[in-house]
Amino acid sequence: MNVNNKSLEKTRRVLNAPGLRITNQRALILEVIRHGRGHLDADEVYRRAREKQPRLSLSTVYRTLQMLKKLGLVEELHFNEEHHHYEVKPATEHHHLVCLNCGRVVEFQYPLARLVKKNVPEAKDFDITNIELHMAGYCAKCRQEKK
Amino acid sequence: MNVNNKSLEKTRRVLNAPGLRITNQRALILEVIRHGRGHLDADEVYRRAREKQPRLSLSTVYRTLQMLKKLGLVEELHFNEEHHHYEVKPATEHHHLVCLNCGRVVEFQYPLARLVKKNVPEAKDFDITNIELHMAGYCAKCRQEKK
DNA sequence: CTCAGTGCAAAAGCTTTGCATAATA
DNA sequence: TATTATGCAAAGCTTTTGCACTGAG
Repeated sequence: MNVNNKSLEKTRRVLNAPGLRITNQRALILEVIRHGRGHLDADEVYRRAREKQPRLSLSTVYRTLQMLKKLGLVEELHFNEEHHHYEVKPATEHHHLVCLNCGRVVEFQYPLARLVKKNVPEAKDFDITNIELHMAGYCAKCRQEKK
Repeated sequence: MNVNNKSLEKTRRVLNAPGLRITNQRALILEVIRHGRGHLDADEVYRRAREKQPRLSLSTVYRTLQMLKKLGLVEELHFNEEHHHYEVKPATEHHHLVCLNCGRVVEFQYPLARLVKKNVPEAKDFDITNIELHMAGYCAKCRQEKK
């Protein structure tokens, strides 16, 4: 629970910025995203949040998502298929490996930004602020089952 | 023109698969994507193609895009912002570096798949079929101009 | 009490689909 | 000539917006 508390503190601090308000909806949506472990799209967030707060509206979800993104609390991921996915912004750079069969998402860490900046001439002069590596394929389990 | 001819040959070969037809629209759309150097979304493809063939419809563009994707001739990229972008499928793995200010897209090569597979335990058992690295930031030029 | 945030409904994209017509092999 | 592909218009999604009301500070 340590990490969670730290994270919640940060959240409260940021959401208390002048002109902003902490509402039940925002707290709930953030909690849902946190539990979703980074792999929910807007509609999925909506459905889960509504279980606890049935009057919540989809527009609030979209508006909140945008706000959290802008505040840097949440990150928008662009997976291969249709929709965007959201995760609480992680402290360390990490990446995603998605199984195209079962949908399982594996996260792993790897200091890519540093590595690319060091080895790719084209990247040397760039001030890199965002990095997103998305790899997809078939996990060991699914490959076995297919045989 | 060498690369182009090779690529066109391949295109013709693939589009001649039984049950498929080479039409003016398809040839045109593919040409537009090729010229777009990988960074056009569906609507942009539509607008450019219509300059040469004003009766072309948007649905044809979407249908063609899907088909080319399925045939493996074109690749769909997921840049940071709204829409999908398309590029003629490159022979070698390459990645994108986008300037958030001027929108310039720099391509660079780096054998990431191999590297990650070698160094990341979680990726060892995966059969990786897709890899997309998207980095964004500010290019040298834009950083200077901001000062 | 004030003003930011919410819900609802309507609008605004983007993408897909049904159907009659045109064009390719 | 037999299908496949196209254009058009309509439908389907996802996301955004306007407005009156609610609720946090």
